[in-house]
Amino acid sequence: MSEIKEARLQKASSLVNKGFASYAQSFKVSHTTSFLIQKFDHLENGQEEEFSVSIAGRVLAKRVMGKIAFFTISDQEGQIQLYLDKRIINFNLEKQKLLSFEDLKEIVDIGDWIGVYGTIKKTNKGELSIKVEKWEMLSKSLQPLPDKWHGLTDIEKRYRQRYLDLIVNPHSKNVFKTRAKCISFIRKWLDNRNFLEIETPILQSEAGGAEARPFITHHNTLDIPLYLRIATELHLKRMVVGGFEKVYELGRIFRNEGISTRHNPEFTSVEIYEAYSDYVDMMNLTEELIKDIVADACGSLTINYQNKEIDFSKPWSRISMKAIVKKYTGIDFDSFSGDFLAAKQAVKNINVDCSNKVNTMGRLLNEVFEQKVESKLIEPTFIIDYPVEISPLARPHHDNKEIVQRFELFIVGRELANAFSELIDPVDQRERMQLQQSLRDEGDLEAHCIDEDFLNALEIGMPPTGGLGIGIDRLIMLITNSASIRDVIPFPLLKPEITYKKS
RNA sequence: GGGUCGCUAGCUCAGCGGUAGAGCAUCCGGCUUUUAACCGGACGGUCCUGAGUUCGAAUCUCAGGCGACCCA
Repeated sequence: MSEIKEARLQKASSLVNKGFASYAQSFKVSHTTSFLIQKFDHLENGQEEEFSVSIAGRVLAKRVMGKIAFFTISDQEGQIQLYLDKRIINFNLEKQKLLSFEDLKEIVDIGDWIGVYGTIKKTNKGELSIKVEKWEMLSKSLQPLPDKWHGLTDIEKRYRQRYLDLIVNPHSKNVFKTRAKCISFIRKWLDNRNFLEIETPILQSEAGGAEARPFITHHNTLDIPLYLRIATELHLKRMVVGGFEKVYELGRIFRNEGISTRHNPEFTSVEIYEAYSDYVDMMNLTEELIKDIVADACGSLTINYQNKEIDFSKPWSRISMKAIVKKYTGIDFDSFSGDFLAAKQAVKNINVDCSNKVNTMGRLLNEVFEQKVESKLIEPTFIIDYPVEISPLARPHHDNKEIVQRFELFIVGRELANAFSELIDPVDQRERMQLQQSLRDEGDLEAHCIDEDFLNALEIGMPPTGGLGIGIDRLIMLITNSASIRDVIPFPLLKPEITYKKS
């Protein structure tokens, strides 16, 4: 491998010795490969077209056969073949200072970036090609690319050296194109409905708005600890207090928790707040938004995810947590009439493990839901009416203070969205935060803490508001049929490599 | 945190107690319509690390590292 690098450095310097650059300044590209394929794919085999183009890209394959050669190059949009004929390329060598056909064979390696000038030709075998008249080296690659046929299958290497993955695995490239399009689609969708995107702080002196442990960092001149945000909720609500009626933020959230195929410590969410609406309005918005995203990205409302058919088109079912738990486990939480021990015994009988934290009826219900129901919710399903004790920022129902106006959306057994009618009563909110703070004082590191400034904002006055959060990465997983969240995050968090191999 | 599997050439993999292998890539030679081009030759290794068993370990045992998947 160091011999390969040595050989390639030699080739680079031989270019320089001949008076050419091995790392070009720039190159004027006239067309993309996809444009040419679209425009000229109809040509007959052997047919040529006097259409001048300059194309640049990375060399992916070399097929040299004496006085003629075929290279495949790729640009961002796709690939195209180069038809390289010695007689054509060497024709003007005397008059102009140009790189020869022999240079092309000897100096260009797979992985190099080159630029070519030529015309259009469909070969006898029917491959649309650029009939090259002259060429330039744009950037000399010093390292070999992975096997062109098998690609790069080492999952760790694909994540650590994403650039290699993108070069040799076209599917991976498509995932990130789709991701970018979806994110842009969401912003446009919201902007068209007069939502304003607000950038709230990532560095916070108290991280609030969700049940999660934050990352901690330090500000040098203030000499204080700071936390990376775990949600955008509390600041977006402050904006609503300030008079912005429709706001959102699409951005990165950081939670100091484990890593799995569904969790990355930094992930992307969009939180949306709309004044004068409630959780039912947000449910409608969620359904409409996600249907539009799926239709735009997949061209259909029925998609295949990991060999499961998912139909987004039917109206999504809406069912309360109690009802769905009863449906899947037979346990009717209304039948216990407040007898927690009886409920706990019933739950134990169906093998639900409960930690000490599960010490109220609502938490018990949620535990059963998470362990026995969640994974079975394949088709899009809104679970509504959450227990108040696990929803400290949500408005209670008028007729039942134990239950809040909240929903979570589940698809293929995963939570995809979370929303509620926001709690705007400052007195109630203070009590809930005090309760959370006491849990925190007892050692629950994920419990919320009291945010006095947020409470102050509520006392100033917040209109009734519906709030929603959608996990973008999980949504992209669905849309791109990706099994792991790391397949949709360009650079997922990995353990640092202990032995850094210098090559 | 627990379990299962994996780690061998730049890439993809075989070898599973007896000289370290193949295909692709690389280098040399041949070739004017190939497309995983082809043909001939050459180069390429801390077999993840460490300890042990053995006359002999990539292979067996133990410990560790890293990763993947499943479970909590």
